[in-house]
Amino acid sequence: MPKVTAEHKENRRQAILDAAQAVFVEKGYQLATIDEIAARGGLSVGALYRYFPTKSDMMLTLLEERLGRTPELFRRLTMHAEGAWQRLSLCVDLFVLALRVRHPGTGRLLLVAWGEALQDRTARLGLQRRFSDLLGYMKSVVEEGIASGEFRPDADPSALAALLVSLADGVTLSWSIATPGVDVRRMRGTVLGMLRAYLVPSRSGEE
Amino acid sequence: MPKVTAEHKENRRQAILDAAQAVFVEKGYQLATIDEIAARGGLSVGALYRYFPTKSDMMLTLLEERLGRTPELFRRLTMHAEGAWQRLSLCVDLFVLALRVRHPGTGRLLLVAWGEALQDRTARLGLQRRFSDLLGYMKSVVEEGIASGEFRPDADPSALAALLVSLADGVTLSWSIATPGVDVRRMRGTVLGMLRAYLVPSRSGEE
DNA sequence: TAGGAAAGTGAGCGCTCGCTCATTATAACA
DNA sequence: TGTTATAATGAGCGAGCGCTCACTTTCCTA
Repeated sequence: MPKVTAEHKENRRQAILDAAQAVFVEKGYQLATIDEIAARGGLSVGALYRYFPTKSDMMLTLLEERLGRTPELFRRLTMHAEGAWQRLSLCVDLFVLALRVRHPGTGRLLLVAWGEALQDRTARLGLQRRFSDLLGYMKSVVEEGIASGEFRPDADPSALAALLVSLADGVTLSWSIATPGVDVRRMRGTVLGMLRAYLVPSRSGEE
Repeated sequence: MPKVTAEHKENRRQAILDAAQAVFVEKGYQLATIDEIAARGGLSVGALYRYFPTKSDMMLTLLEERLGRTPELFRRLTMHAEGAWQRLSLCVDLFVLALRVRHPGTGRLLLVAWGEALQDRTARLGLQRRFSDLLGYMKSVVEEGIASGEFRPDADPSALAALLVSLADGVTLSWSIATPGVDVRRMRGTVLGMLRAYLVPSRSGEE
């Protein structure tokens, strides 16, 4: 198909990314073959290379377009919350929702990206950036709560943010491997309880 | 060297495992080559295969002998703590210590193992078992605290244990990638503060 | 409808890597 | 010191994979 619309090209590109994500998630980056990605994307190997210069480039694109936008997404979706506590608990709920709805694709993709980050500098930088962005956002939420008097004044926004982001990654990880005995709903309740007890000491306990 | 002592053989075996761990951690499992492991272990490729039947077997052995014993280790090292709260905070401290001392070897090995678990059923089972064991132990600590009246009676041992184990894994993960802006010491303080505020409501705040 | 430019094809090149095996070196023992 | 069983060697086999390129197909334009 010569001189084809930009829309067609973008569709193809997304189809390739879908295929690549599926194969990466299923086999891991190294064991995923170009042949299989091409086959699942519905085109030949040669055609695939008109869209992405290397296999590595597909992974990095996925990392940027499908994992790197999480921080921005959280910012946008919690924009209209009233007060720091509502924003914080909305973050927890959004995470739980994302885990259950987008499972297992995105979570496993994150795991694959992490593994590749050990070797690939660009992937490492991308993940570090994602982490820093999430950290910065959570930190700002906690700081907002302290400034408004909602949260205890001696809370450490930076440390608490790091805890929450690490926790999210850890839960995503164990969820990816489908560890039995993990009830995300109950974990949600306990996390909110702990945060409330710690940050809002006056009325601890209920959500 | 024919008819050699059992001690010699065990030393060789450990040398191979050391080399394998180093290369796995540096390159990831798939990109680690037998040639390099053999070279670092100080023997030839052929000799290496007298100790391990396959490359995969080296990884699984590392998972079992160097990662799978964490739960047992925690159990032993916290055996003499007095009371649930002391045991719980000792767990946190042991984790922080392990992170700083054994970094980056073990943490990264865990990450590599996780990546392989996506494809390798045996690795997946090994990691799930490790996770379950840790979960069971943390759960028992919380239950002990509830039974003795130290902890709030309505705490959810299972959910809290899952949170703590996931958190530990998440921190290990971000630490492996050397994410900047993460201060483990301050995270320790905040975690202990949160746990205390939630579990021991009477005197919240100080450690 | 003829011509051309862009999209698409897939066999195969060049290379890497896990693993083998014919051969050699070495330590214990008679 | 000669014998033997075992440890160790490393060139090379076979299979697989990322990527290329000479070629074909398809749609747009004049």
